[in-house]
Amino acid sequence: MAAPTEKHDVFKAIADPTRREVLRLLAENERPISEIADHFDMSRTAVTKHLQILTEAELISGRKEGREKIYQLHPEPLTEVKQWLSYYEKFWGNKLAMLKHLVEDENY
Amino acid sequence: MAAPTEKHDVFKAIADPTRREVLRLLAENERPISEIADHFDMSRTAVTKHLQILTEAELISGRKEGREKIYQLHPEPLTEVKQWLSYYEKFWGNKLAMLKHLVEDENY
DNA sequence: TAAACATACAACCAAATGGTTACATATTCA
DNA sequence: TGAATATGTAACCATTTGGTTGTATGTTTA
Repeated sequence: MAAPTEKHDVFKAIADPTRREVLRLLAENERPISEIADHFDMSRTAVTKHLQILTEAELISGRKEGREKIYQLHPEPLTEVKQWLSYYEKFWGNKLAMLKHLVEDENY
Repeated sequence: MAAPTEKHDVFKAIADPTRREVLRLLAENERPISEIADHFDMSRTAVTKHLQILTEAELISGRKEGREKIYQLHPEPLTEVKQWLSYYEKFWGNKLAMLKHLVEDENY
């Protein structure tokens, strides 16, 4: 079988600048939706949709607390991006990465 | 003034799996369009559009050679992604990154 | 309990995305 | 030169994306 087709992959999730800004905000602090929305020049509904996409990519999660919904960061899925990037590091003169590839990659 | 709004930023460019696969192919070798297109189950025209987007992100460039157009990889713009990612490395237990942030980041 | 607050959700919309087919043009080769 | 090859490009299409407004629901708080 093929890979278990992720509903929203992390590459798509981080493609949008608004969503990257949300991640930055949540890296500082967990926050309720309204506080996140205050940082943007768009409706709370629009922000909520971005939060859903980030949630599907498992980059954030929200818990209900009273009438608020508090979102927090889960940076782990970003390792997928990091791994993908590491393949290209050998091309741009990062000596540590080159060494890593020298050791690990037969074809290098 | 704001930043000089890039026509196609690198995050959008790498968001699509087809385009990531193109980058991988060109990491192995420079190739003409038709050879790239052969790797995909879609029309040459569709592949050409992906090549345009990657070109606008300056991740690849093409030169005309006879009747062929040869594309090659330019991985440099990926450093922008790498830099963006590095901010989150302090969260996932990479000791080198943590050290880096300890040294560089006052608020850490 | 009534008002204010925080969120949820449905319905709608314009533009972007990712693909197609058809046809035109430039280059090479027999 | 004529056919085959490689690419360019226009026109079109369905779906996704990123946003909106309006209304409903649950939770504090005065």
